[in-house]
Amino acid sequence: MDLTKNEEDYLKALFMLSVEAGTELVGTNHIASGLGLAPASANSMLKKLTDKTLVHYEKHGKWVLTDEGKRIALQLIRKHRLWETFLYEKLEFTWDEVHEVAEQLEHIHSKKLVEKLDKFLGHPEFDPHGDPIPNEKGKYKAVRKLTLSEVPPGAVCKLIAVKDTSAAFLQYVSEIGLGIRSQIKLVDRRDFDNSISIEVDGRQVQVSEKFAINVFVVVV
Amino acid sequence: MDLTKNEEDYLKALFMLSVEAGTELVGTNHIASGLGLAPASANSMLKKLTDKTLVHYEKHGKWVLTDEGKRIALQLIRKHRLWETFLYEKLEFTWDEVHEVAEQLEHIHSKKLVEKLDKFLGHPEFDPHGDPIPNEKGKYKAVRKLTLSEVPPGAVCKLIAVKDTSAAFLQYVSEIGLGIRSQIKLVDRRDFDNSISIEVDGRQVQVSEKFAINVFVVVV
DNA sequence: TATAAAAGTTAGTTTAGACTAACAAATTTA
DNA sequence: TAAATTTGTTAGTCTAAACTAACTTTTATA
Repeated sequence: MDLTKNEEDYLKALFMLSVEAGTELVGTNHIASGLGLAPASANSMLKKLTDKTLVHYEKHGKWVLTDEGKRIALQLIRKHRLWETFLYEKLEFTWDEVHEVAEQLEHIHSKKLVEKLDKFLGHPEFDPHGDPIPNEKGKYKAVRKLTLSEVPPGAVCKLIAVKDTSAAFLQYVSEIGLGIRSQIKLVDRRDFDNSISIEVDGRQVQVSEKFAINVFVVVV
Repeated sequence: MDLTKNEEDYLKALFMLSVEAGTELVGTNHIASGLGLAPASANSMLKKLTDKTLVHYEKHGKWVLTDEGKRIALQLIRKHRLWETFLYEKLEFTWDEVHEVAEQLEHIHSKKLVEKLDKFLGHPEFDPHGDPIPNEKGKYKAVRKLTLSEVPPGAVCKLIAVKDTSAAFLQYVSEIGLGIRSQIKLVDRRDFDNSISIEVDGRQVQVSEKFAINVFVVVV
């Protein structure tokens, strides 16, 4: 009953594209270009997945995941994000290196491996890009990822990722005393240049708007 | 230039079978049955690998790995054994569960992943089965794996694996205070029943021959 | 609403890597 | 050494999953 790597890729793409598009229904060409394949290839694979009741056909070339298809897609996303977290936190990979390897690792079939890895990492809720990690049931925190520049004064938030992953920026971030999961309190914003004052570990720091735009947080 | 999973499996099988057989030359049928495939399948794949100069044909259906083929096979074995070590030591897998998952993980392509994993594990020299882990260059400790029952009195050795992996046996092993990499000094052997006295952490313990046969060690 | 453009489908081909069946060459044994 | 047995090869078929080219259907626009 195990799916091939290719079948899994289609289910995951269908899930991601429908989230992105904000609709359950995704067209053949859309899926094909999402995977970098010809529409004809997507069409025949989707028909095959329809036979396996993982996908449902919905007139005029639109496709939807069935509950089972969605469940599998979420498990793939779970595995992908857990592996990214592992690579980042345990093996010293950088933010931009994790995706490519996780793309391979997500196709390893072993229920035990996933659960043990999750436990080993301390049941993380977000990956190094700040995206939520679904649990065994496929449930995840639907947080709206904000940039630090969008946080209102007075709010307390937590750093979950950065947009700019250049060595220079990461260096600056850590000099300020910030790291993944750091608590940040937004003290004040100056209207003049949108620069902000933040409180980190009791210390107060000034950062530019450009800096704030490159830091992803969730309000806690 | 990356090989497929199938191509990699053939190279690894060829390496393992030739070590096992004690000769570089391995026959078509031998490889086929090692992989559980029909001889015709092996024949055509080996021809393909010959074109890629990873395998060399040697009259009457005998095949040998080229230097490059051997290098790749050793890297696969390195990856396999590092992953086994990871699963065993970090994710609480048991001795008998690691192989199947490592069989998948060994095909992940990422040089960085292997080297970081090796570092994370502290550059282990043996996997949980007591088999040596080749280094980046493919070199490994060619130790003769002994059972505790073969160690001469006076010798000091190190536990590297157990043969019997039943819960009952593992329980007994840990009750005695033994674990992977434990130091064991062989104090004495009684001719009567081949039971032995060993010294573990300064304490002296008596174990039966049956016990000693199920413990793999290397003399240090 | 007719037509152009976009989107989707069908048919036929290709490649990787299995398979079976038939055949050829080596090796063993009587 | 001839026959029997084992071992290896060739030829042709099958499936997964891609491709291109041609065709059809739907949607958008003049």
